Amino acid sequence: MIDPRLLREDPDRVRDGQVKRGLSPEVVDLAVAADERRRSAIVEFERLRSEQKSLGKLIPRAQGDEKTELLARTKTLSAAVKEAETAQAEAEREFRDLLLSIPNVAAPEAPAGGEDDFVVLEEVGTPRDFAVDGFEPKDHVELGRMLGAIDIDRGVKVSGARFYYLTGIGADLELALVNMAMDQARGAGFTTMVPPALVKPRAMEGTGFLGQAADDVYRIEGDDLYLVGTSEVPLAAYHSDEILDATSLPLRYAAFSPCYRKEAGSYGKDTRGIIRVHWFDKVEMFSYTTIEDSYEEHRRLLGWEREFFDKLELAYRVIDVAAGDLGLSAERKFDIEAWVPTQGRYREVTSTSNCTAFQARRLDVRARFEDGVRPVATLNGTLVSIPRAIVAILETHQQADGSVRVPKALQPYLQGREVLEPVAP
RNA sequence: GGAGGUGUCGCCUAGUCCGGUUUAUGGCGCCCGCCUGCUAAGCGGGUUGAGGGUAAUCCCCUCUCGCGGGUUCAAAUCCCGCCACCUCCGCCA
Repeated sequence: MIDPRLLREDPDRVRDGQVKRGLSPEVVDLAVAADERRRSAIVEFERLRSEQKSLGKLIPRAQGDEKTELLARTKTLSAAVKEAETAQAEAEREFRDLLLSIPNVAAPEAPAGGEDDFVVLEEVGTPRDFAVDGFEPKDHVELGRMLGAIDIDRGVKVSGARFYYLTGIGADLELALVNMAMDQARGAGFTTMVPPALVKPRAMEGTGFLGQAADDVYRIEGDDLYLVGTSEVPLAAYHSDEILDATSLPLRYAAFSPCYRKEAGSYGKDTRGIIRVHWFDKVEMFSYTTIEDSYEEHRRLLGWEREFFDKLELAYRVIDVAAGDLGLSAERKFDIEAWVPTQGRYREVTSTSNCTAFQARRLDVRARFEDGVRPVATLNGTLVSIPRAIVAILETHQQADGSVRVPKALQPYLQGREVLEPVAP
């Protein structure tokens, strides 16, 4: 939720934010009008309520006719108060609904436009040239089959399209990546976490996943619970309804959790392989900090993501995501895209967002500062999303015989193995 | 899943039976000041959060006793529903 004061005092900034995202600024005017209606409803209710209270105080002491008269007056007043209260609640609700529908105001630095309007900030490493090596690269599906690492057929048999099993070295690879990520996070001062993957509507709503994104969310029938699409959700809600000590900031958490996504509307996209799946595991970083520090913290999160992919010896680029592709909560977002050889292009492997106070305001996460209590900033960033990391590793480090070289940093986490050998032709 | 109990301002606690005199009591902790070789003790004051009025950090008002409804002129207090925790029973990886 955006700051209601910003809406009142500088609606043009909010309008600009909408336009930059390619959205209509009309909702801003509706919200401003609703705010005015809401405030006059509050004034009216409080005036009546105040009168009711002061008259009510006279009643216990009053006697006879005076008392009868007072009771008659307060009785009419009572009805008026109830009516004004209902009107106020309705006005509050209308205002809140409008306010909730407005996405975070995009950062001035974020590129304007939609999905394709991102700006490449940097390219790191060189995509491997298989012509030099003299062989045609196999894709991760084929490599996964040869290594006995990925069993897509049985995933489909048991769970349906976009499911898979990680088997043998594939499962080992996941655990290795998770441990490597957790070690790095712990070393950087993060508190490690294993959060619940089922959450109540409040957590989902508060992180902005029940708006336009709701189509992509699994809901548990009959239990009013949702399967999270990222542990950002339980991590953001972790401190909901709390007032944190400002001196404890930044609070940093690194969570390992499964992620579930319907991938609605992605029919025909990435149907082969494990690039786009309904379930995967992920290690996610999450920070609570001040608004002022959030911009630096965002860079730090990106730095830790880069460190991780550097250690995997992968070629990647960093993009500044355009406003229209930020999602509801973020004011700015950087993605890391790793080179996928058989696709001949960069594919998203991590994403880090600065949500400023947008989620904190919805979830009531505040901190006590010297000059008062204010919402904090929340930020999230992927350290490693397992399937896509595996795709990049297998395809990039493959050798002509289908074996895969293990990046040096990962070897200690794979029982010292330097090469993964095929088990099938 | 079943039965019983509990939920008050950071923590503890009074108030709930019998609705109004409660701007929710007191203690601890914390903050400011006074006093004192220092510390401790003592003394005085302050100490939930949200929203609104206003130029305003002064001030005034409204809401907030787990959450949501209801009864009533008036609800921490009475009624209904829900949630959380505790105890016991059942089931279970």
